[in-house]
Amino acid sequence: MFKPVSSRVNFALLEEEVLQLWRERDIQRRSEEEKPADAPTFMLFDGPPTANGNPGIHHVLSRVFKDIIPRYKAMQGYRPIRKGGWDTHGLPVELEVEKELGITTKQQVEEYGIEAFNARCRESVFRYVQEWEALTERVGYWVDMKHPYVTLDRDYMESCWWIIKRLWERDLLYEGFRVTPHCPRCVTSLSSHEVALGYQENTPDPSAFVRFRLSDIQGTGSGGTGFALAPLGYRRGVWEEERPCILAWTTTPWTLTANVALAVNPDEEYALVQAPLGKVQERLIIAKARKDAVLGPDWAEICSMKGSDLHGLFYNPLYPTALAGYLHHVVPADFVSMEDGTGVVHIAPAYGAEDMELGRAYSLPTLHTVDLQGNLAKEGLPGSGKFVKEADEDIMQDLHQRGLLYKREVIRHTYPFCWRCNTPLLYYAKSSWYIRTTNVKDRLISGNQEINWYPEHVKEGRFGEWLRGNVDWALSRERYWGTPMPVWRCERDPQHLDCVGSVEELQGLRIQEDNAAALPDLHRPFIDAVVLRCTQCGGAMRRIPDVMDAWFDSGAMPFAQAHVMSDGDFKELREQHLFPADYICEAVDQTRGWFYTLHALSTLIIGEPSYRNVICLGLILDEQGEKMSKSRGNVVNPWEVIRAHGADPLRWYLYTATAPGNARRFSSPLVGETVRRFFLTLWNTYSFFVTYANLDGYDPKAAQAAQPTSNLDRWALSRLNTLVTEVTALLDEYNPTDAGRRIEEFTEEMSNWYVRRSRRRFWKSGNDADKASAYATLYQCMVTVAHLMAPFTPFLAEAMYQNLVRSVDPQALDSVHLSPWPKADPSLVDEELVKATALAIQIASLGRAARSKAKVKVRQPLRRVWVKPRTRDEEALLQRVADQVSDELNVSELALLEEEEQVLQFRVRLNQAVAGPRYGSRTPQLARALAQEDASAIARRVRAGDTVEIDGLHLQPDDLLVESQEGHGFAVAQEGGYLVALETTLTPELLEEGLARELVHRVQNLRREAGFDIADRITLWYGGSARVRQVVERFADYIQQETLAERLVEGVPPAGAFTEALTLEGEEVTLGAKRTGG
RNA sequence: GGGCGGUUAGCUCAGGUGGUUAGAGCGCGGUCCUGAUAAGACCGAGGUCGGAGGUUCGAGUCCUCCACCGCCCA
Repeated sequence: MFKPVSSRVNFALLEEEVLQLWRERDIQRRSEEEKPADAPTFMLFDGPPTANGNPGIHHVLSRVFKDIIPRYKAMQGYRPIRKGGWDTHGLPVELEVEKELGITTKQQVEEYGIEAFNARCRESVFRYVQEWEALTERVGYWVDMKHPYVTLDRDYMESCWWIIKRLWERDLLYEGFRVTPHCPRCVTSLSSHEVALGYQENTPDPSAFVRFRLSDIQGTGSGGTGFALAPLGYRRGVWEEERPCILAWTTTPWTLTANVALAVNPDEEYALVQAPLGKVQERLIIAKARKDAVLGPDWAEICSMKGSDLHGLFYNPLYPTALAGYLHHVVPADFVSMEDGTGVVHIAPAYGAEDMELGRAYSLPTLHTVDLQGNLAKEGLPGSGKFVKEADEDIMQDLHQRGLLYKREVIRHTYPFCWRCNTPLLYYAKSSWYIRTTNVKDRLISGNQEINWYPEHVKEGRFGEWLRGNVDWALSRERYWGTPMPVWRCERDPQHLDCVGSVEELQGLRIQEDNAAALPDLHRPFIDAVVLRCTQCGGAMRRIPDVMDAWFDSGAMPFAQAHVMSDGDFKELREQHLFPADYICEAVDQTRGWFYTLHALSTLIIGEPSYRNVICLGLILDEQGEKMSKSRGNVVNPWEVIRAHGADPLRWYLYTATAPGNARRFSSPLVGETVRRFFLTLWNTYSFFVTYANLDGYDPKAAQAAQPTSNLDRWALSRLNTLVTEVTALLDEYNPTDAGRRIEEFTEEMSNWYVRRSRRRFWKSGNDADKASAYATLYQCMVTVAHLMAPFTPFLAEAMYQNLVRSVDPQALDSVHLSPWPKADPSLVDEELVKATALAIQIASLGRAARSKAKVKVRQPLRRVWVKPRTRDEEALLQRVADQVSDELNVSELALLEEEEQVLQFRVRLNQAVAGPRYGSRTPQLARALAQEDASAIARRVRAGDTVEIDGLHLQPDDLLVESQEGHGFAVAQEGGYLVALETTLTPELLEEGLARELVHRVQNLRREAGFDIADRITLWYGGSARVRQVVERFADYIQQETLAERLVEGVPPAGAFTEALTLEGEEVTLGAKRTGG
């Protein structure tokens, strides 16, 4: 006996029971461990979230997509390894704590105390860990959360150090300058997020056009070509004409003090022009596209050249620099725009991100003239000692006096200000530590070729583009809560640096007077107190104060989660198949985050990718298509969805609603729709099976050998085995979406064709081979679908498995999740039958439409249905399933229609609009002649596209309008080349049969209203006209069988019987029913 | 400003390599069916396939440009 299954179900409650079962039987652990010793592993790398906030629906999205693949692989015999992790460091954590403390600056953090501050950070990152764990369990994500990797763990951080040391040894770590938005009042860099908070539109700034005179001596040094030298007038090593000036533009005059180069766009046209300067003429170089806007109307072009021709020209700096031997020159840069300015951009690498990048590309020096407080620090400059925005004026005055300022204006543009103190931000180059990822750029790109991306476009698109544009990874952060940079600098000589790769190494280098023994915590400020002995000069070394980018932590996860501290450790990891990952899955915003750091670090360290397959998810949007965010208040709480509909429906919706990579609009009612459309359909099929199987005492173990007897069963098994093949192939391709949709289609067909058509086979009394076959078929379908769904809907699949399999076979495996994945049996696949059944479904649908049109209800039997399929092949197919169609349509016979004229009447009219102009005055005569012709014959010719000869004229098909209508006594429906016609003539015999069916229907309603169980036997009383009585007697066997009436009694029902009086086709009828034996 | 993705019915989504009249589910109106089904069947209303050009005998599909939305980066 199966446990009875009500058609009413609460999935959320069902799931709680399954969770309990899993806990009791320890299924999750066993799904990993109960594998043969030689089982291949399936390694998931789980990208770590931060638990300092409540998990949202988007976290559920990635968690269920992470879950499904390892579950599937586990059923295929792999040993899944899935270790959870927590990301615990980083600026967002610090900002959260700053907010709690009501502070905003680094200075305040240090006043508060780094130790206390970091303690608060540490506390905050686990604040919601219980919520995360609870939700993870509740949505059925099987991951090891009992032994997670945590980026703040000492061992984890030590592995990060080990990685840094490896990079250090191979000269892949270096100190350089990085331009960051800097607030001179707070004396700190701002993150891009903070910068975004403080943009102000319409900010006035000076707009200065400055002359840079070309140097006296030119050459082809600096890698430049100087193609333009001769046209400019420099020939045979001397200027034969007046030296031209390059006209450059800036909105930050103070940065001119740090100028080291001028940039032109190599692909744009530039011109040497002659323009008036007082009473004389001067020669200027400017982009052609900017001449009119800058110079006004009064100029003459001397010659023109490409920007690339200017590359390498030397010019005189505006102010003397300490850069010995350096020659200021022109460099090409694609970013130079023709939208504003002169098409020549002055370059100060210290004070512009693009400048810095260009400087790196062309080995330009970084010149600092401004201190961190924003004051012009270098002596001897105009405005020295003043704040740069005030120094601007002094500099422009100075340039004006020296004849170097061409003109000045005021520009209004959008400029960033500090969101805390409203000070204008300066772009400022600071010392920063870099990882030389550009050294392995080619390998990053080729390694990417070895990774399977879903969706595929990410590989060459977003991710590929990012790799091709690779720049060195700026690793250090001037912050507090993070893995400290393990680099120490000598106090005697700042060139003396040392990098530490482990705690052991660290302890060995500590100087004696630094007597703090153990280091339980590697975080700041404790690590800052550690002083090392310089191996080069014996001096004291102090750690550089920076911490690492938290992305480094997460990217180090393949190594750090196993505390890899040596090549041997890593080799072991690989031998245990814990590296690389078979699968990772995150949302698309991680392409330049975790996807990259994971890829970059493993490529740097071992020269190979660390993951093989990636599903890159799209973002979840709200109902309005807007991004979900706390500030918008449109975040959907996953618990509410789960409570309302269940975790499996939520999972199923997320898998099947749209392809994983697409952005998706989400709302709870959509999950409810999934429940109704799919879950209840499946559940009721299951419930139907269990109900009748229990009534009949069906025992799947005893009935194993049953062979499918009917086409219906063979069809179902064919579809089932095809389904197994398809779902397997799709999951192998990391495509749960289409796999799920196939299961939906199958379920729909099972419910609305197989079960509907088979109802009577289960319902009929007695047990015969056909019934056994039906049970065996439906049972197999249910059990197999439960297995196929296990990775998708682990709870529902488990509930079905426990009841369908475990309850009748105590020897069966404890859980569907410990079971092997189904294998398809190709010998059961019958493509022809599947096509035939699809045809039957189509024809039945048309037949129902015809009945509906004729207003003849399905209960009323009809004599015959005529069917015209599209091809001869389909006629043959239709023969195989004719009985199903006729039964479904409640007709005695299905016949093939040869000619449509049999069931349709054609009328042919002259198309006056076309024929009129064509035949002129002969038209009326033509119309009369047409009426005399055989309409069917003409219609046939017209529909075949042939001409028709009437009255001596050859009419074109478009001269004629063909109309058809149903022939008398037929109801016709047509679609897609199919035609179905029902004979609607009702004979007395058919009417009587219809009446009998109607009576059965009424009795069934009576039974239901009386609350009888579906298996209850009854005595049935009836009364009415002579015709009613006659029908009952004639169809007594049929009525008794259908209504489970053991006796039919004419007359008034006794007291206690359930009765109903009704009028059927104008005849009074009374019915009464009573349970027998009760 | 650059890169990537998206835009198909009121809503959520399908629409290999161009090919007859662009589909499904939900929702809406109507009719019917029902002793598995909180379901189902049938009919109907609802589409400038984001816009404009182009290639082609033929474009939702290919190309170009534009608009809007989202993400990432400046």
